[in-house]
Amino acid sequence: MSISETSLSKKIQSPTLTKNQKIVLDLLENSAEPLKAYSILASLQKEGLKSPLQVYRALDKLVELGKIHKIESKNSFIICNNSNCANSSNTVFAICEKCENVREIKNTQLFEGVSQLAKKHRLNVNRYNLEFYELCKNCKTN
Amino acid sequence: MSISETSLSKKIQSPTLTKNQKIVLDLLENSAEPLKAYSILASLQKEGLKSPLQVYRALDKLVELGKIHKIESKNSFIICNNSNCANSSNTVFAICEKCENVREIKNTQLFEGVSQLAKKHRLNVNRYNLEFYELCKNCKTN
DNA sequence: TTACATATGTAATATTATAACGTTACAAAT
DNA sequence: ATTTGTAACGTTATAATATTACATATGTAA
Repeated sequence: MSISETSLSKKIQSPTLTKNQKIVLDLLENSAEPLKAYSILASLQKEGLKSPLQVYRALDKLVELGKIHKIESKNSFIICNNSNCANSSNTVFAICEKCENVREIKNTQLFEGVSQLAKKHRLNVNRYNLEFYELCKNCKTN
Repeated sequence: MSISETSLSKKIQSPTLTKNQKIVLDLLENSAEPLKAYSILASLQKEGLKSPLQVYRALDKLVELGKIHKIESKNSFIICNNSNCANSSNTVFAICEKCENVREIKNTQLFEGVSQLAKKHRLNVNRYNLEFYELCKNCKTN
């Protein structure tokens, strides 16, 4: 029996997503970049979404489940490409200062490093969000 | 001649603040907590501020000068209590998940630690913003 | 003095997010 | 099978945050 089938894993198993949650998640999954709430609304009007609130509710839930993240400094949302997030909900992003490109960094060692730094400085941290500002590859060469 | 009088230091010397910039900075200096743009506007109406734009312009400038910071996840602004910011513009905050209290953490070693972690992972970072979420002292005991 | 960058004031508007209300769907408890 | 609790739904209205546009003024340097 694999760990994923134990009762332990049940707690962290995702509940079935509702229709609105599914279509929002699906859109983000197929987007190369973070999307904003109202752009999601516009894109999903043919799918039946009619009001901002429908979008925000789905987004809130997906964030809560760790399936997506909010990029606070950009008021936008990005699919989580890090299987760890369901557990830790720590986030690390690299944001290009020129083109605003965002990529999530998934590196357990880096995650651990930040947590340990916090501990070392006697901070009792539940979770953290770290935004690195850089010049991305593309912008560097051009 | 001290370093602060050299021409080198001129670059990082603050320009004289304008009236609007001064009154906004002054308000933030005397506030125990982060303030939002429209609350600043309300507070400073007797001082002559009439439109959001006047506030946002002052805030933008003060952020640029490193005198204040924006807490992105709260759309609010806080005085910088860290003399390093004028140089590095890296920021570390501890935010209480319960009462939303925010404190800026000024600790050169911690700053360095994060920078080195970035380097170690081959990230070429211009600056960063780190938000630690915690339960603050008050909320912990109550 | 001209030229330039920076800041100002004001009005209008765009963008992001939530409040308030009643309803529906479904699972668990009685 | 009913009741109860919870979570999500839909809809309208509105709150809160931020920017555009345009005309004018001010400080500073060449």
